[in-house]
Amino acid sequence: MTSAQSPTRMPRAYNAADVERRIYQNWQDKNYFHAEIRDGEQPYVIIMPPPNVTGELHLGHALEKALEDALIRYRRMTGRPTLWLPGTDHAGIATQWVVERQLAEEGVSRHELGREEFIRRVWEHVDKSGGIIHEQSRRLGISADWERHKFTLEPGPSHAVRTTFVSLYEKGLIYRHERIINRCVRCATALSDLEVDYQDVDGHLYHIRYPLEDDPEKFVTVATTRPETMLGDTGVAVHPDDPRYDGIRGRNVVLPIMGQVIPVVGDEAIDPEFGTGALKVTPAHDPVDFEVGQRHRLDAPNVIGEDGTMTAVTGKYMGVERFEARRRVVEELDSLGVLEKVEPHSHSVGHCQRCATVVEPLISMQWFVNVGTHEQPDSIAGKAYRAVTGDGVNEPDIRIVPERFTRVYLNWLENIRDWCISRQLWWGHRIPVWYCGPCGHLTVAMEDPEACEACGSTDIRQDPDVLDTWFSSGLWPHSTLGWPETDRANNKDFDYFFPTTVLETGYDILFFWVARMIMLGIENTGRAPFNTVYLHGLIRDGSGAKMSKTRGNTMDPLDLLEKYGTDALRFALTTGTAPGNDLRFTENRLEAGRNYANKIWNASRFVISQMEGLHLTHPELVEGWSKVKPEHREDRWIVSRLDRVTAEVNRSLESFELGDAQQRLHEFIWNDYCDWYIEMAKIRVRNGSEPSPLPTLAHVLERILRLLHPFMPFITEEIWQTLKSELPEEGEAQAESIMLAPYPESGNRIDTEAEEEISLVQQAVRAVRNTRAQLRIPAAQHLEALVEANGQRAAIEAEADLIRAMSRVEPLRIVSGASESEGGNLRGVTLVVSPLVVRLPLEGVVDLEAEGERLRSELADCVRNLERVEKLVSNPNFREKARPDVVENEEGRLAELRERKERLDEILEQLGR
RNA sequence: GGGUGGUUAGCUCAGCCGGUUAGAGCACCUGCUUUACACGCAGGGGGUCGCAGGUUCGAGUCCUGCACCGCCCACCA
Repeated sequence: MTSAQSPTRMPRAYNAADVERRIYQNWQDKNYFHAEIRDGEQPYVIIMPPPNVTGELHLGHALEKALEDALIRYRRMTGRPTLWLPGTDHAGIATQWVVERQLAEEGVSRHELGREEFIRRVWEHVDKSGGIIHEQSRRLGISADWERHKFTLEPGPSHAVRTTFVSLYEKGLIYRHERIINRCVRCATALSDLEVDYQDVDGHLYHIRYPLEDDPEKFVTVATTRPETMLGDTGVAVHPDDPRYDGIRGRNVVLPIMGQVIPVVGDEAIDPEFGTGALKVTPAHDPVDFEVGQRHRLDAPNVIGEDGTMTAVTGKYMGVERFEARRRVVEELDSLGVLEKVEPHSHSVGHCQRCATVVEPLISMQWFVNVGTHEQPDSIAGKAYRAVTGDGVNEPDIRIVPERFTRVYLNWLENIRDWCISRQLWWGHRIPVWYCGPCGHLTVAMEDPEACEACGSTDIRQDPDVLDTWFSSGLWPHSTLGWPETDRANNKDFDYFFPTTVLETGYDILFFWVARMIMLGIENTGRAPFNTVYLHGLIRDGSGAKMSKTRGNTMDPLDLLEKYGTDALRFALTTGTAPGNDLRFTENRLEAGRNYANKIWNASRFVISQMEGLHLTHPELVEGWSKVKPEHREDRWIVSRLDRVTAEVNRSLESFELGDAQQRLHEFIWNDYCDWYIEMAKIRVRNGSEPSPLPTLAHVLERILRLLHPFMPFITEEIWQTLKSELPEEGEAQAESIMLAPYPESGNRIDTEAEEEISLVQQAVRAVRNTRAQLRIPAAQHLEALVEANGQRAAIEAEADLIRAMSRVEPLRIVSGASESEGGNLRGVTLVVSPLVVRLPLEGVVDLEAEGERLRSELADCVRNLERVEKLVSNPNFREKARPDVVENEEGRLAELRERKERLDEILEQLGR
C-alpha cells in the first residue's frame, strides 16, 4: 500500500460504492444531462419508456436503461445535442389494482369510497411512492434529462390525450358501439385483445342433447366446454354440407332447462370434425358465436352479467356466480337425461393479464378506435404499415432492429382489429364525452361543457369510463415534447426534437406500445415518431425461465449494484448478447464485470503511479494525438491496435451492436493493453530508457477510458479525473468531465509493419514460455537462446530487451540465419516462428528423439495446410472470381507457409545429422 | 393453423456483406506470493458448427427438406 511506486490516491482495489454517489451528484449538479437546443445541429433523441408510477426497478429496466444510456452517452460525446427524456406512466389498471388491494386490507371497496375519494387516495399513493423507480434508476448512473420528466396525467400529456380523442372523434375514427368484448369481472372493466393472456386449461367437453321441436324422440347433440352459457343459446349451427344433419337444418330444437325453441342453421364456420359437428350458439358470450349469430340474425341475450353472475334472463339461476352456475347447470342437465357424456378436454382460456382472472366475453357498449386495415392507404393501420415497408417509392420512415421483428410487426397489423379503448376504471384520462339527457346528443369537446351543444340542456352527464393506458402511452414521443403545440414560437422542443431518433424497448411491448405510437404518432403529427426501433430481449434466469416474483427467481438490481458495482452490472447486462435476443443472467456475469472493472482500475493505478509528479509534456499528450506517431515499435503497435479497435467500436455503436463493441474493447484492454503493452512498457520504465513509454501508456489509457465511458460511466470518470491531473493542461483530455470529452475517432495510425513485427516478438515469447511450461523449467531460471532472424534482424535487435525480459532468456544471441548458428552447442529445442527460428540449448533436458517427433508433426501440419492453400491459389476459378484482397491474402499465407516449411526442413535435416 | 427464432467447446453465448488453422466469458487441468491487479499472471486440453441434400473456386455463414427446442399471434365449440 505504501510502497514507493504505489500511488497513495488510488486504493488497491476499485470500490464502486465509494465513488458512484459522489460522481452522480456532481454530474447532476453541473447539469450535464440537460439537452440544449442548438440550431442547425441534428439532435439525437430517445424518449425513455415510461415505467409504471408505482413500479420498482427490476433487471429488465436496468437492461433497458443501460442500453439507452450507452447510446445517449456515446452520441453526447460525439458532440450532438442529445436528449434523453424520462417519464412515468399512470398505468391505469395496474395502479388502481394496487390501491384497491390496500383498501381491501382496510375492508373498504372503492365503490363504498366513491369515485372522488378513491382518486384522491390513488394520488396520495402516487405522491408517496411515485418517484421511487426514478430514484432507483439514478443509481444506475443514467444521464437522463430529469428537468424534462413528464407524467402521463399532468397537464401537457393530458391535453394531448384530449386533443387526440376529439380529433379522432371528429374524423370519425373513434366510435361507440355494442360489441362482444373481453371483460375482467375482477377488475370490472373491458380489456383490449392484447390485455388477455391465453393459457391451456384442462377442462371438459360436455355433450348435450337438444330435442327436435317436432320430433322430441330425436335430438341434436352439441359439444361445449362452457355448459352454463347454454342458458343464452339462441341457435344451433352445423356445417351446411354435413350429411349427418341433412333434413335437420332449418328445423327447430328445444333448449333444455329454458324451454325456448331455437333454430338449427347451416354455417361455414363450423368444423364438422370437432365434437359432434354441432355448435350451440351463444352470441353474447363467445366471439365466434357472436359472428354466427349476426349472420343468422339470432338474438344475443347476456346471460352472464358484468359482475360474473348470471343475469335475470336465466330465471332461477339469476345471481349465481358463473362457475357455480356451471356446476348446477350440468347437474340439472344430467337429471333431465340430456347430458350424453363428459370428456376431458384441454383448451385455451383467456385470463386477465393483470389479475389472472378468467375473462368473460360479453356484449357491451364500448369506445373503439377504427384502425382500418393495413391495405387501406389512409387508414391508421395502413399508414403504420407503410411507415415500415415504405410506399414503393420512398424509403421506409422507420427501421426496426433487429430486422426480423419487422415481419412480426407487419403480421400483427395484417390481422389487426379495432381497438377497444374504454375502461370501466376510475384512474386515468376520463373520456371527454357528455351525454344529453333530453336529446341524447353526444358532446365531445376540448373544454368541459356546461350544456349540450345540440339542445343547450344542462342535463348532461360525462361518460364514466377512462381511456386505456396505452392510449396515452401511444402519444408519448410527441406528447412529452409539447404537442399539440407545434408552433416554434411557443414550443421549441417539439419543433426541434421531433421526430425522435431511436425508440429502445423490449420486444414484448412491440404491439402494446411501439405499434400504437407509430399509429397515433403518424395520425397526429403526420410523421413517424422515431427513425429506429431498437428492441432488446427478455432477461431470464440461469435455466432459461422468465424472471417473476411468483417464481421467486428475480434478482434486485439494487442489491447487485451494491455488491458488484454499477459498472459491473451494466457490463453484465449488455455484453455477450445480440440485439433482440434473450439473456440468461447469472452471478457469473457480474463477477466477470467486477473483475474487469478491477483490472482497469489496477492498470490505471500502475500508469498513474508512474506518471505522478512528472508533468509530462510530450506532443502525444498535448495536441494532435491522432497525428503523432510514436518512435518505438511497440508504441506504434499499441497505437495502431488502438486505432483499429476505435474504428470497430465506433462502427458497432453506429449499428447498435453494443455487445460487439464491448467485447472488442474488453479484448483490447485486457490482452493488448494490459497483458502485452504494459508489460513491454515496464521494461523501458525499469531501464529508464528514452524515449519513455509513459506518454503512450497515458495516451492509450485515456482513450480507453473515453471509449468505455458509455458502458461503464462511473469507473471511467473516476480514473479519468485522476489521470487528467497528471496530464498537460491542454488537449482533448481537458474537459470538465469525461462525459463531455469527445468520443475517440480512429486516427491515421494503423501500422501493419509494426503489427507484424510485434506479432513475431509475441509468438517467439509465447513459444519460449510454452516450452518452459512443458519442460517444467521454472520461470526464474534463465535460458540461453539464439534467434535466427532471417530478414528480421533489425526489428529483432531493436526488440531484444523485450524478448529477453518477457521470455526470460539470457543471454540472447541474434544471428542473420542458420548458417551463422551452426557449430554452436545449441542443440535442444528449436522453435519455428517463421521467418524466425528460436533455438534453446536444452540438450540433455529434452529427448532429441521426442523433439524430432514434435517437429515432424509440426511439419506435417504445415504441409497439409500448404497443400490446401496451394490448391486454392492455383485454381484459376479462384483467381478469377474471388475478391482481389482475398487472393492477395491467400498468396501471403502461401508464402508464409512455404517459409515455414523451409525452416522446418532445414532443422530436421540438421537434427538428422 | 399462421408467423418467427434457436440448435456452434462441459455451461452461457458472439460470429455483420460466404474468404486465414471457428472465437469470448465461465468451468476444467498444470505451474506461479514475477512490487498494477490472486477480482491476478503464464501455459494447456476441449468443437466432424443438429441431420441430409444443394448452390459456389470456397459454406458455421446462402438455398431446400427433416428432426428437436422456444417464443408470438389466432374466433381449438
